[in-house]
Amino acid sequence: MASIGTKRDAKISLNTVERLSLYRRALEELSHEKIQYVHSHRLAALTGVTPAQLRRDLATFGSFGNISRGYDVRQMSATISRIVGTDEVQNLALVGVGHLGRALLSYKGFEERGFHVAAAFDADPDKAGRVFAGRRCYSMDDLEEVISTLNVRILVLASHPQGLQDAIDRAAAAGVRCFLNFVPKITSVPDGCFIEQIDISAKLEKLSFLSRQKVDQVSAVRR
Amino acid sequence: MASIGTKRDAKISLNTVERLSLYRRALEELSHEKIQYVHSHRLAALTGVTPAQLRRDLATFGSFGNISRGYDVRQMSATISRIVGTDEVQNLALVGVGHLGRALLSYKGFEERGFHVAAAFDADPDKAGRVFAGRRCYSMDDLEEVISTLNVRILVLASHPQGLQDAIDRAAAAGVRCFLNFVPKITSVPDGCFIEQIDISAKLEKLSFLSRQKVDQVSAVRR
DNA sequence: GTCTGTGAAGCTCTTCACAGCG
DNA sequence: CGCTGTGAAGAGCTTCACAGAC
Repeated sequence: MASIGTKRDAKISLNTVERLSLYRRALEELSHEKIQYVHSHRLAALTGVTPAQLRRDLATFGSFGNISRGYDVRQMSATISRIVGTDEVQNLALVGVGHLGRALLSYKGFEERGFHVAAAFDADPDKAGRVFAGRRCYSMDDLEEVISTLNVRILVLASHPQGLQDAIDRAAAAGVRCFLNFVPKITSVPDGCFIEQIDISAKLEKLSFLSRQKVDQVSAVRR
Repeated sequence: MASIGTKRDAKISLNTVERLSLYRRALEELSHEKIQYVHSHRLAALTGVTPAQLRRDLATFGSFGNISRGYDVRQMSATISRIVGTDEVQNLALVGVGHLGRALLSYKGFEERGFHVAAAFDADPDKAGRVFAGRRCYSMDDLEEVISTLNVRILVLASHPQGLQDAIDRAAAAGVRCFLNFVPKITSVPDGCFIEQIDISAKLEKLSFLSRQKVDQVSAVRR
């Protein structure tokens, strides 16, 4: 019991990993309210999952709870950091310094969660060399070199669709394995790499669909 | 065969609905390339799903395909619009005209997909009355009235965490049932309402987790 | 032969329900 | 009593594999 890592033989569900982020957000809010311990019931209600699911998720990684006090808020938050690998700061780089890219450069949430936006790139020669929100914008020509020098682990994509796949391929060749893509364009990544899509229109379409359905015609409505 | 709507008794999986957006994005790219028909194999490869899954998803809504020519690209795209309800333009409103809010106001993808950002709100009195990216910014005091007047169906949340829940509750009372939330804050919506979260940090944490795992320790890696 | 649409099987995820602890 | 952690059951999702169409 009280193990820290994963159980040796268990596969980990990505659904579980996604919920860990949700739990941690709630834990941080509880921590700000100076709450030290929380039961599965309360944390589940805050995050919109069932208590059983919360306990099952945590059980994937061992025992977290103290039976009658519940879970230690700060300790569980720290454990989630270790599990997802954000207990040490990771360098990000951004491709595309348009409206969205600049908004991302101004976003303070990255640092709070252990991510540092270390560099930005843009294909527009007029932007290269300028500074946006305190970050130097590099030419795309410098992509490989800057990635290596700064040890960039994750590339955030917010450029025009043109050249997107090329940026991915070059970054992957330079050692980047993870991509966070805001650009609504079909892409592919090499084996061993991961790409997460943030597709605003897709989310809106999902909402549009949901708003037209009777509740009992839809399965798996979360939250 | 060739039915347009859903099969009367079938429940629809939200996973399927999310993939419909993916399929449509690929169909639009094929359409731009003047391709008229596509087989499940090719469309599946473009979107990173299995051909069986694609056919199963489509089968939820009836028959789409012509056996040896495959699927009619433009017709299938139009059918997906009807299914998700974006065949008619829907009005959105935005709460929060900070960096992210302004980036969203400049984003052209909404109109292409049948959404119109009809109004913006901000709690900052200095912003109320000003115009951002061609849209008038209203005071939060006008929330209910503007929502009713413009028949806003979906509210996009990009404000500060303070006042977020209040904005949701007031909008819901004024008839908004769908929310797209960019703000990293625990929220809740009344019964019958839906909220979709866009949590950039959660996506990064997922990538961070994935990059540290051996492939065989993770289940359900999509794409 | 190749294609779609689909019953059936296999797999994963969620929920139930309770043993064991405090 | 109420709590966590977990085996077992249930529900849902994906894949297989093939009938029927071309």
